Amino acid sequence: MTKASQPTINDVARLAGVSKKTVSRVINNSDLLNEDTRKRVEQVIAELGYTPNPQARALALRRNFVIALIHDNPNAQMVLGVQHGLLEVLRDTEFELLVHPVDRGDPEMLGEIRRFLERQRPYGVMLLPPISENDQLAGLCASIGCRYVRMGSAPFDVPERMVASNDRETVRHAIGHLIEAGHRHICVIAGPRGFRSALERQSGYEEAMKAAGLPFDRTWIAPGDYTFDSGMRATERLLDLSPRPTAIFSSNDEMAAGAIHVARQRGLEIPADLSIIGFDDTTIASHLWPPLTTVRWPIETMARAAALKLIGNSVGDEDGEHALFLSTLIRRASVAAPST
Amino acid sequence: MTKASQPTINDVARLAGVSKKTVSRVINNSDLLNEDTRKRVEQVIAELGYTPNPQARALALRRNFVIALIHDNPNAQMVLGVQHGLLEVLRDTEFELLVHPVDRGDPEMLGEIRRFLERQRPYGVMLLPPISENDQLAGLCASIGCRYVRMGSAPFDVPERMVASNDRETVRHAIGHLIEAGHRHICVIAGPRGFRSALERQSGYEEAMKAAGLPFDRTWIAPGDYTFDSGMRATERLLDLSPRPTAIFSSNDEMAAGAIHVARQRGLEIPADLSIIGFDDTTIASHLWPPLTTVRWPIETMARAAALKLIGNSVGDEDGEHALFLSTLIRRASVAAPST
DNA sequence: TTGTATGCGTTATCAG
DNA sequence: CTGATAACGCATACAA
Repeated sequence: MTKASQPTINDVARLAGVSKKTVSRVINNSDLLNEDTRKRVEQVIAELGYTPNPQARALALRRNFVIALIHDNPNAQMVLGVQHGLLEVLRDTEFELLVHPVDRGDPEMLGEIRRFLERQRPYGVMLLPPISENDQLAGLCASIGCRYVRMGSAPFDVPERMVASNDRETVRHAIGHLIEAGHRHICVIAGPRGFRSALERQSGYEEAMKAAGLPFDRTWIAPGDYTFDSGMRATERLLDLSPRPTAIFSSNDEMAAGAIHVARQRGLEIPADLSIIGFDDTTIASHLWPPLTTVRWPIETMARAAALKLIGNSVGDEDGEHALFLSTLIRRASVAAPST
Repeated sequence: MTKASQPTINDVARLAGVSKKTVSRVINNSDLLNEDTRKRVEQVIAELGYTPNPQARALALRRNFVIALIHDNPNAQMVLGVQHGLLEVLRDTEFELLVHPVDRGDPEMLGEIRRFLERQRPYGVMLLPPISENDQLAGLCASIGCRYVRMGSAPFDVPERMVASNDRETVRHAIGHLIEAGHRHICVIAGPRGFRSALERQSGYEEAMKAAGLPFDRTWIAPGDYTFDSGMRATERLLDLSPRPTAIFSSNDEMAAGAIHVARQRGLEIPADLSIIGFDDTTIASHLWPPLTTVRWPIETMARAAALKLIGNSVGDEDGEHALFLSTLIRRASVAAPST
């Protein structure tokens, strides 16, 4: 009579000659436990290859051992980077990763997410930008009693619920790089209105220009929406300026690719006639011609940090300090000194 | 005394004046049910906004209402496309999506997956290429009693467990396109050994060349591993051939990007001096300069079909026919007639 | 430090 | 057709 199914806590208890509760204590690392019995139980657990049934635990604890990833981010590489970072931490735990993309345009979105959270009762949820900037969503999680961590381009929640990069400062550096190369007429392709990342990156540009005493006006800031096409349109506008800018900072790589496209259509050489810097360091950046100088931010590292906060293994965050994750400028071939 | 938590099956039973089991029958669409009682129970369910607790169902049924996505695919866009396709179908159901990336290089992989499946007991699993080609993995799922669907470049399982594209035929068309444009010296950058997709695509090339009566030899087929760098290396080799090929078919876009890179480094104009066709139609294809002619295959459509097979809503598959998903050649600017 | 009784929300068994 | 009762596997209160 071989047992076809998985061993349960009862099997362990019986073989170890203890009660279920004692086994339960061992599993949950209760500190009021005789070392001997703990060893004995652990021995049996190892022999049996016993693993607690997550569904049963979820039922008893009214809490599912999953982390939910809620996002509306169109950048596949970012989303997958986050998934990998999260799973790297979750891999050695009892947690699994549930993905739940949402549609920001849907008026029912919050209600839909509420139902999702009430049904699944995830242990924690990870909020990706741009939806992570939605305070109503954060409030919803809080009201349901679901812990969450938000990811963003700047801190907009308390440290234990936030992993943030420092886009503004990073862009200041990037613009500084252009200025050092001799550029004075530097334009920017901005991100969509209402996106914190767009705001931060544009602010970084403005601060850098002001700090260097360089003049600029509204026409130097072309609106974009993070898409390739919008990057092309913005670049058309910028290259129609006279005098023509010698450098463009694009708020993401996708739009930078559009900028390169337009420049090439106009017969401009990059970087000889126009320097370009992007943001994100998606794969396209290195595959473009010329390879794009861009800003790389530590997606997976941030996701790992977020996972640790979610499952509560993080230490040292209690002091209320925001740990900003620093980005780096990846220098490739799309920047040179202005030719004139 | 308001109930803070969700209504349960007991609440429904009490208010409807029936037993739990009857409510359960309603939920599970049992056919042995009086229409009146069914209506009454459904009424109460609607009033209460009751939803069955998935954790409790999972425990009782020994089966979790989730679909697991197991993959080792490095292409973020593909993986996310599949996730979206899957979720489009799952959205209106009780199912959730669990993601479980694996590492093909890990000798413990199968054991790890087995533990995952035994713990989570997913309702079904979706296997992405290239790991989907692993028959041991499929066997493992089967032995555990977990239904699965494999995704691939050609059928290698029974229809109800397979969604397949038709890479070979698609590549034949692509090569035909080059031949029609006047190319005779067409080389190919192959995918990694042991990958079914690589084999299918290479076979498509060979078949097309033979069908057109065009000679080719081993040196025209350069090995690659689907990475940008390998695409560069392969192209170096191919462009060292004399006479030089006038066209290159790359087994994926990433390597095609590498090919464009190398061509450009050598001062070759595309498509004037060299025509290039890729495969996958990832975003990079349209963002490259020149925009890449490539093959687009219906990832999301295939994922939707897979989801339907997994949750058993599919009809008409019982006849044992493989429904192949057709890819289309996206004609952009990287192909022209040979200049000489 | 350990064990007993009970509950978590659902489904299955087997009577009525 | 319907309902009482027992699983499902684990955790918590309360004793011992």
